[in-house]
Amino acid sequence: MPEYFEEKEEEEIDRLPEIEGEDIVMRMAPYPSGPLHIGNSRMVILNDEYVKRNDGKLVLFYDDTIGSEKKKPLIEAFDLIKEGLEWLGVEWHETYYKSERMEIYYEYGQKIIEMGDAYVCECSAKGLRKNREKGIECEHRSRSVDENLEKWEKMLDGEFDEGEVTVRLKTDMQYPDPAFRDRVLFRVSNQEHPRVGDEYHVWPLLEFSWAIDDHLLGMTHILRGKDLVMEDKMEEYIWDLFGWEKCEFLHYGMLRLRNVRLSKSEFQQQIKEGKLRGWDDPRTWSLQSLKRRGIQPEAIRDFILDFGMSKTDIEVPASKLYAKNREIIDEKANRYFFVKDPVEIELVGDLDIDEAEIPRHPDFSDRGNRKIKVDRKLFISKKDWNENEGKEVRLKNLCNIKLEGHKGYVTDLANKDILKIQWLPDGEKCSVEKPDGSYDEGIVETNIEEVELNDLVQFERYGFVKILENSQWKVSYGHR
RNA sequence: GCUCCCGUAGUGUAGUCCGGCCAAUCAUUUUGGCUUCUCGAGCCAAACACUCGGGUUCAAAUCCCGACGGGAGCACCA
Repeated sequence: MPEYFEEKEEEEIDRLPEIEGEDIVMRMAPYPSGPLHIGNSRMVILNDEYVKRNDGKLVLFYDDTIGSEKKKPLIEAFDLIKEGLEWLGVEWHETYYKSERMEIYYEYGQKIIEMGDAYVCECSAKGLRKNREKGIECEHRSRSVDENLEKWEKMLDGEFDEGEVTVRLKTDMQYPDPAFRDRVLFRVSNQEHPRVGDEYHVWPLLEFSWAIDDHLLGMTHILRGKDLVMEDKMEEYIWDLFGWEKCEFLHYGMLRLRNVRLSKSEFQQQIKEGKLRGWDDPRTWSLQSLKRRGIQPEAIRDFILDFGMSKTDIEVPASKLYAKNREIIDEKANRYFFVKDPVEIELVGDLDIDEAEIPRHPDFSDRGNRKIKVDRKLFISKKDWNENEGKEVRLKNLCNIKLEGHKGYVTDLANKDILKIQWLPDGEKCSVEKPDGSYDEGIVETNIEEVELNDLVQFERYGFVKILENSQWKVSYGHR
């Protein structure tokens, strides 16, 4: 094989602002409710990229607190996430689980209560919200430290039910930003956790667990989306309370794919209901599904890095990702004829060719030719047939015909500048899995047998596909 | 409603911190042309932008003020 892997470097590297400091430590914190998808890949790739450029350390920290009714951690997700990271070429040095560090959170929770900076609150969720909106302090706020500690012990002993009680940070109920008024630090949950079962009833919320862990693990830089900017303030507030050193925050804006809605909890549900085939269903946009479609991890990295670190919210069409992928795979993918929804036509007139020879790749003659047998009866796609009634078209690499009904009158052999269509005398049945979950059916030339499982090929005038099964041919569609 | 963030071509992005070299970068997109027996790829060319209004200044995409537009947070989710 020739050297496809030339340096593609360019200069786009400069889209990321430099970061300061030595011995950089960063972390990525996926919530394990499903595999990483294209949206999550931004967080992951930016972290990886920064760490690699600065020769730092990257921590994988499963953010597997108990979540909510709607958003549950999923046991398979831990491995799916890892698999996705490895595929993307992300390198990390240590792995942690929130669920294994509960005692640490309790310890600091106790401390913060002892310091008088947090209190046990027995407001209902509704009441809490209302007070927060109006800036009203509830009666629990003024409890003594001893009383708080007593309640805290009871919480840990499981004497409260879900929703009955929380531990709240004592910031200021008049704080101008209502989002920052006495946020909840711990709450009660009796749900079963996929890793630690029902061992704990009291769970920290992310702002608290992060404030503790980011300090304990010595994070120097924290990268997060704009949706989590408030966590900066929360963490800093808590660090100040403990007198800890602060670290640097970096933010990026929200990224959306046009016409794509990504929700792992919804996908989780749809998979359960059988509406999606599984976590590699193309509609989930999971890394697994993109791999299945023949999207290259390098393409995803390029795609993400193109956006840099801007705080602007962006909405990009998926075609941008496909453009990146095409750049990489066009030269790798050999060409084959695929006839979708075959329609039979009969060739009429002089034609004395038994076999057509067509290069495997138009740009690489060293890959040789493939041969397709010629018959009087040929199949062309229904679409080409419909659209060219009465017109002259060229059967690519064979001859020109005038289409009339189910007959093709051979006009001549010269390579004319007219529409060239794919044709086949017969072929292997082939089913194409489309990104929207539907399937295209058709036939593919028998030469396809020379390719290996998981190879990427291009079906001419149709698109790039990846070979999923090669006994009964099944492929998945990547893009045009 | 309150708090915060953002606003450069169709879509993204560089430049904004440290005003002049920005009649504004690059990619993608679109349109032409060339090439190729794919509506793919390649090559060449063209098209298209500093949200608006004030101010500061010899000079503003860059600084200040205001308006408008978009987004996020205000969950006992992450």
